[in-house]
Amino acid sequence: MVPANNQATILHADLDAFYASVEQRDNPALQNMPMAVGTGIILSASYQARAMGVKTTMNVQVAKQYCPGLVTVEPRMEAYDSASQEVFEIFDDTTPYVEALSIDEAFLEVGGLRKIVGPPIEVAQILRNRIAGETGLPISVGIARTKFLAKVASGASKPDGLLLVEPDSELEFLHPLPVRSLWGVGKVAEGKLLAKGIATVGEVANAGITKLEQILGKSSGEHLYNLANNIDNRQVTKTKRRQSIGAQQALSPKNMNYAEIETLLIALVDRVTKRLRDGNRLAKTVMLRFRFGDFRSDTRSVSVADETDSTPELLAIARNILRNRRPEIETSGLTLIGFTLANLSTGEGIQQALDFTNNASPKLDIALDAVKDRFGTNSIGRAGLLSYEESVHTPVIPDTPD
DNA sequence: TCTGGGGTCCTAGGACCC
DNA sequence: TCTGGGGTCCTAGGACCC
Repeated sequence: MVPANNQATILHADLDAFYASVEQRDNPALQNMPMAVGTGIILSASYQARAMGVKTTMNVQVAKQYCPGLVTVEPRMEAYDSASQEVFEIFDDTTPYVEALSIDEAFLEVGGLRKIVGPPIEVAQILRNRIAGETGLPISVGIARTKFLAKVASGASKPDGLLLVEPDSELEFLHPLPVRSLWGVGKVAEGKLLAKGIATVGEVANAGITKLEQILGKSSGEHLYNLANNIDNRQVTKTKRRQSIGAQQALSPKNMNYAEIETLLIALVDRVTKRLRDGNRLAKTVMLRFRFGDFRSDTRSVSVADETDSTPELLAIARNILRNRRPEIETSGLTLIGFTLANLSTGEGIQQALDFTNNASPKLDIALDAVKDRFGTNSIGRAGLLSYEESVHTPVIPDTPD
């Protein structure tokens, strides 16, 4: 199965407890103590908090029952973005072959560095030292012949670890793992597999492709069959450009009226379209996500003929979508609203000269801050609330043409 | 555990075109 | 005119990942 001269040259580098580590780095008072990022639920918990049983997505109240001294802080997305950039600069400085998986993890192909720097294990150790020294953040690295094994290895080495899976011990490492460690197996697929008596990766490997396709469908079945049988020929490829960008906001006061929700939508649109233009991109599709009072959730999307980065144009579409859901919102209430731009294309050279954001944002921010007091910071976070008259019917925010 | 804020990929039906 | 096959785009929903 393993070609004799094929070597472990893929690194999977994954920052440990990323958001929590950035907070601990930036605030000495938080160091070496159980703390977590998140006000409603836990987004990221320090290892001190994890030791007490605190887990990601756990409700904060529940987390404090496990860990009475737990300190929680509000997320600072900008800080995490900039910390991520620092780390990726070091990745890029290590090898030209960097493939980002998320804000805090990437694959690095380092096979070509053997003669210049050393074998992969040495490259990984240098990388870990540099990241610790230059950014102050702990990172774990897995090394293997395939992407999947490298990723599992970094997970197994956490926290602040380094683990090499030798090519001749791959199956020993892989087959005892629970099915959940397979990429693409979440709660639903896990349930289906367990129902058929398949609990480990080794059992998946032995199940045969036909049976797996029956249980999970053609695409997932084949994918899992290959991973479980250690067939993973995917190369490290340079990161693709982002396919969509968006923002969403959970709504605590469920009695928020329609005008307040529309104001919140405007703030989301403003934020996302600014990111769109900063990235020199154009969008073709506007998507809104709704979660109603009964936790039913769905999406609605609309595409335009000509892609655009214009806030007024994208805002008008978003407001029309929202308007169509008004009756449901008013009967069921809304607990979450999301705004996403998809089908992105490159906007270089066609970027529109728009001063909407520059003109509107300061005013919008001031107004939003003012009404935060009315509902409390925690109710809806930074965006706050603004009355319909204050925001929508003033010249700074263009109205929807009817 | 009654619930965050980002994303990706896959499937499937319908519209529309040739 | 009620009838094929193929391709692409759009929309909606679902599962999954960190």
